[in-house]
Amino acid sequence: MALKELTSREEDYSQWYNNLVVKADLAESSAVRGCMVIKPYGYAIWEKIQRKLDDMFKETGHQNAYFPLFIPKSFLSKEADHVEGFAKECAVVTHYRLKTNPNGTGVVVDPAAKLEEELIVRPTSETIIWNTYKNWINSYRDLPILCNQWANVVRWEMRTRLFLRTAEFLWQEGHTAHATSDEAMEEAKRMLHVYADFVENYMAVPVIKGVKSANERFAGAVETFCIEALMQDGKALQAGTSHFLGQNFAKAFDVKFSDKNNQLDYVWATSWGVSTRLMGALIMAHSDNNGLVLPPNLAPFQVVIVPIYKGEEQLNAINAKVEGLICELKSLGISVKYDNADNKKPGWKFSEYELKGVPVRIAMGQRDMENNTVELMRRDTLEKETVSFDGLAARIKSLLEEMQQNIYKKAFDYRTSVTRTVDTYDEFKVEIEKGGFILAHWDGTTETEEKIKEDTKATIRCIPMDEIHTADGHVIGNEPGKCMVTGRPSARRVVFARAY
RNA sequence: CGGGAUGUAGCACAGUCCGGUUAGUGUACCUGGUUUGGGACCAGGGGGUCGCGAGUUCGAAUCCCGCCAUCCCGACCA
Repeated sequence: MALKELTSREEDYSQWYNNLVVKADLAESSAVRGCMVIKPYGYAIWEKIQRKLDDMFKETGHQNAYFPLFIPKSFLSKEADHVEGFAKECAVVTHYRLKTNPNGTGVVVDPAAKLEEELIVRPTSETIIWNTYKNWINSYRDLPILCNQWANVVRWEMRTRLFLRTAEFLWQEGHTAHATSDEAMEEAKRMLHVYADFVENYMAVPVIKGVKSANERFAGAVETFCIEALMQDGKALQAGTSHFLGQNFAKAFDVKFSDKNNQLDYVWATSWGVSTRLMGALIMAHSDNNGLVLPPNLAPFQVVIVPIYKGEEQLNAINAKVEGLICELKSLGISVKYDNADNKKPGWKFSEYELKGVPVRIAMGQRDMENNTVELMRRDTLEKETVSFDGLAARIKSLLEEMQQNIYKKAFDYRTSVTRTVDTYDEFKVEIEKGGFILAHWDGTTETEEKIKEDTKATIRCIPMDEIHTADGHVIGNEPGKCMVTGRPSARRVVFARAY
């Protein structure tokens, strides 16, 4: 199979990934440059992500709302850093009408229908939301505002890749307004922890929580927090961000409130988001040469049952026996697909569901009918065993839980095995070629960071908040040292990697 | 926008250098039969503006010129 052939050559990892996305029926390139079509199976995974995250947002007191797709151009220019950060990748609406081409072929833009002010297709919604919040906020009694929006955004990237960087992508963006700096900062950190909790416990992808360097900070933010994941090819992926915006947007949009002492002050803000990029992280963190490996918590269906039979009589017998099992699994909250379609052979189905990452497969044939057994296969290890039909549902339930842990552990162990400390710049240049996370001292300046990026293509993924385990068994915390490039003092080691 | 490559059936490709029968292979699809515990087999069948346009030639998938698109590597980024 092509997947196997492609991975044997390391440099083709990106092609392997693309191939996997297409073959597993998740997504494909669309006719529109840089955009993608998310196919039903891929979207089912996204819905799983959406639902769980949405629940977590509700639990932390947030509500959903919706704001316009189009942003007047003038809004974008109100926050200086923000406009600079996004100006280069905006799609712009200039006209509102077409007319038939005078020469009779097709349609052309009607020059008479030019908009007085161009509209920007949102690359993110801070500006239009803060323009709206201005009308919602007068007093400290109106605060906090804790809104989330599920939406699509457009960023006209020069190079695109399915799920990881598409011109249009789906995401959620939370936008909150607070009366105090502390409260806003606490919110930004709280949502970072929600993201980390979700990505680690549902997607089974370990992440490093941290703070972005000034250079990597979101355009318009005072502080950007992030979660960084590591893919199987050793490259890092920013999986989510949460920003403390200070009063930048309140000042840009003139959003003031009266506090308890009747003093006017600007509102404090946060914003935070994760996108369909999470799908890319999921695929690249766990997949193997047989295809996708989905953690049970995110699989559109967790169990597939494949009957093996000769003739209608045998099929009917299996149908009857499987029926009870399906009910039992469903009552335990396990989603199951029974594929008794007779237009594909069992071998074909086995490969197909492996490619799609279905966690558990049950095969049931004449042999099993006679012995009251089934063949049980787990996707993460590809191990098969023949087990008794009795007590099967309970067995599967605990197997799914074990698999969820095992998939996480595998990713965590891999990450640890390629995480190490480096103390000299020469050593760094050698080590960065091997991929993985490198913990090194940095003097905190943008100049040094830029030099490292220039020399090695490595970026500071984050200044970590927690302790990190390295391959040699050490635990790295916030011990001070000397910058590997300049020798100047460094407060603690930061995380370097090449990134997507 | 710079560097490299590729456009031939739904998909993956050969053929192009060196122009010459009716453009081929695998896979997918349709029909019939045999099969069914790891992507079945046999027989038959359908499907092509050879990316687009212009040129050279008796003759172009093949040579020349122009354009377009896609992918990879940079710059940009969730």
